[in-house]
Amino acid sequence: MDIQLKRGLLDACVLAAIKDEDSYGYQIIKDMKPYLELSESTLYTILKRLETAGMLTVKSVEHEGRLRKYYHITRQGLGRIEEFKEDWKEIESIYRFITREDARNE
Amino acid sequence: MDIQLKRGLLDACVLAAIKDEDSYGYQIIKDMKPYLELSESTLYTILKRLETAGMLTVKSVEHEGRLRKYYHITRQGLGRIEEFKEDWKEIESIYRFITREDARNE
DNA sequence: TGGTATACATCGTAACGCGAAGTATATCGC
DNA sequence: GCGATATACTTCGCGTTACGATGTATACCA
Repeated sequence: MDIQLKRGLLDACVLAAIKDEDSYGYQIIKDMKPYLELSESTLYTILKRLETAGMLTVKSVEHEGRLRKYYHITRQGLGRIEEFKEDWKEIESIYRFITREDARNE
Repeated sequence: MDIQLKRGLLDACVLAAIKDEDSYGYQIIKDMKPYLELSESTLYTILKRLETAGMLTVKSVEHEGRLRKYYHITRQGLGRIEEFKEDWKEIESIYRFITREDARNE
């Protein structure tokens, strides 16, 4: 898929991946894979950005000797998803503009 | 609208604006305005990029003493729009992932 | 004469995705 | 026992891109 197109979906998609249940990096990538593939470097950059923006909180948990960072969505993060839904209406209108048939033949 | 979301639509949208009839910068901005607003600097950057990529061709025409650059879509440009349509299927699937109801309550 | 519309161009900046490389542990096949 | 693979997170640098600011130039209207 076109990278530019992907960009606009990434933040909302990551937030959606943790919205029902706290999750961690590796798991998020696996959950998103059927819909949208992203590299680790991309995900961790996004998670850091969303944390800074107050969209999620982080909690480190010991798991089999290793550190695991669990991400929890905040009210702001849920709001971000709602914003995406609002934007979606505009996107659909743009989609119709792009895919419309030749206006001269209508 | 979210800038990142806009990014993925811009190229296809500009191509769609000239696909039925050759057009020029100022006119393209006006045609797109109801759907997607963009600044002149952004549009001319995009047009230059699409030209380099072979998606459109340019023809300078004298108009009331001033130079006007008409843009004409190529077969490649039309192909780019078709690609967008293909990507759209994936985007819809991602949209459903983002807006799905809590899986634990289903 | 000043404001607005038309029309295109260039520069610098900041945001962002991502490949590459690194660190570290656990598990599994040979 | 040892290499491969999976898990898990981090950092760096690069290239692409949208856009504000600014500039140039003409036409028209009040």
